[in-house]
Amino acid sequence: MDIFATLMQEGLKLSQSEQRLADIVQADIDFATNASITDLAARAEVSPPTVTRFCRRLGCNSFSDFKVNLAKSNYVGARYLRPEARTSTPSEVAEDIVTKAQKALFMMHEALDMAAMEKAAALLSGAEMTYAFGSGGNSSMIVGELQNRLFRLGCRITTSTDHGMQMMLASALNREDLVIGSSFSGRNAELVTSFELARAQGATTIALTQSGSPVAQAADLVLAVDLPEGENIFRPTSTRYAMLAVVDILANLVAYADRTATAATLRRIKESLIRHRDGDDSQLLGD
Amino acid sequence: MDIFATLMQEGLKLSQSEQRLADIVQADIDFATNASITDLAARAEVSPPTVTRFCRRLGCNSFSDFKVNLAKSNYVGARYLRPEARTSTPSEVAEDIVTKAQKALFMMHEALDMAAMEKAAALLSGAEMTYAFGSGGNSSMIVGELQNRLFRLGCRITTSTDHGMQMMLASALNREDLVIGSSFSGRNAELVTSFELARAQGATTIALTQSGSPVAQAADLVLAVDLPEGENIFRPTSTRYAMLAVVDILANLVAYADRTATAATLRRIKESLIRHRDGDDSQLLGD
DNA sequence: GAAAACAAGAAAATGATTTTCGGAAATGCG
DNA sequence: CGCATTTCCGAAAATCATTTTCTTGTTTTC
Repeated sequence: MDIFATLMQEGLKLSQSEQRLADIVQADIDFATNASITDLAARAEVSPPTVTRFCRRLGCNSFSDFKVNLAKSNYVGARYLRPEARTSTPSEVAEDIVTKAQKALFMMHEALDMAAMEKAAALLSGAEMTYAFGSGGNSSMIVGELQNRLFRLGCRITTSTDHGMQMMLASALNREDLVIGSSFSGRNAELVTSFELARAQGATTIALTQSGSPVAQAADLVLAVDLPEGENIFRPTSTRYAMLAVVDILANLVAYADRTATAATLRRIKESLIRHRDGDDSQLLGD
Repeated sequence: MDIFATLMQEGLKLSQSEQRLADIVQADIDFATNASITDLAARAEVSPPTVTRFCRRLGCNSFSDFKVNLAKSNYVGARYLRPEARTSTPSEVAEDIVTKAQKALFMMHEALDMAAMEKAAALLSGAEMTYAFGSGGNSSMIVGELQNRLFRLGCRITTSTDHGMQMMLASALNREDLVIGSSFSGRNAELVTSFELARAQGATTIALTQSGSPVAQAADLVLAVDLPEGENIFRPTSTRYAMLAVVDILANLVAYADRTATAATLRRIKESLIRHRDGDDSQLLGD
């Protein structure tokens, strides 16, 4: 349970005093995690019992339970979640980019369907061969990253960013193959065609896209990333961070799906790292 | 302060009872973060005062301070170091990835040298031709993104991920050309060679890398991304987010550097977006 | 072998947290 | 509008966790 996320939820029924507490906690999480119940009560000008009741309302058993959950809670991006400032000076530009990236990550994480992710990881680790399809600069980056993460885990995987090639590949699949397609907008018509061809061959299809979109509807399994578009015409920019994180999570889940293979992989990575640290840099592990 | 990391440190001087406590905490962090001092003391078969002393030794003021720090501590990632430990749950994996990405963005932003960024943006918008060099999965992703962002802004830019090709390209540069090279580790020896060749031709070189590293030292201008390596053997994973954000910021600064060109570009992008929204999806803008 | 330093528990003291309870305010209902 | 019900919230008391102090036993050091 992420207390900070709970606090930011709309429609949380709180009384006046509790709302005051919520505001104070959100404004200064460091204070809230370290303060005693009396300190916190004093700052909100309420009584300690009210603080206890507030914690209970948020689903915690006690005040200390609340503090632990708050400390665990993912608030690194807290100050980035609020306003979308107008950007003019260079440092405002930097802040804006970072803000939007943090927001994208946060919102993706909130809405992520872990059951679907686990299913996808199982499919990936069980597939004979995986084909990652995506076009345009952003989705091709994502499929590239899919390959970059998954080949290390022993997955047989190739990518294609070319619609024509995607269709040819899809037509040649068999039942044990897997197609994972990325589309930021969900309206990549050729990807839909490729999915249809793949399914006709009995292969399984996973879509990394907006839920409800044509691409999503054409796939067997959907990993939905629905981020509000906002007014920013550069929208895909920040969505990339969320997509990238989905890829990373997926890769980690695949790693865990097969323990024995993973242990070996981890050892190999560790060895590579040591070798790399020792100064032989001609082949960098993660450059 | 990361309590879990502190606990795993070698050479931490602990008495017998304290070591027993340390073992119990490491073995079951969830228990330790939620238990009361008496529960923890009982499980370790020591007295509560011993627990308090243990917390003090680890640098905490009190037991509750210890619990908060333990909860904050990033122990999901620490488990990768001990593959024999019980595996994390899928949602812990997701949380860890997102947290690390946000942390990487945060730290990059804190340390970002805006003067260097502005200088780089000026160089990029003034260059006749830009060559983006990087190798290995991660840096090639970054140079790909550089191209993806910058070509839209009217920059003439190409990328190369091939060391041999990079050297040939570098040898053929002239004074108005620009090389921007990415290396996560900063120890890509071939990139250093390419930089030297480029500078011999009178071209300007920008390094997107760790400060103080060989690659950084070989460049005219350094965009430093120094993230602590920490305990994570998968380190490059989260650094990618920071690098990506640097690319985005750079691209935005380039866009601002030449307002008139930017205005035109923005209008064109907007038009594409509208066309795209109207349903003609064959050429997606940002997919 | 004696003094010093350290380790660790018992008991007491402290103080933080929760429960109980009652009054005040808000809301629902005839 | 008036009465009943619910909700809100603080004061005080009760409880409980935590820390401090003190003591004893053990180890280390000279």
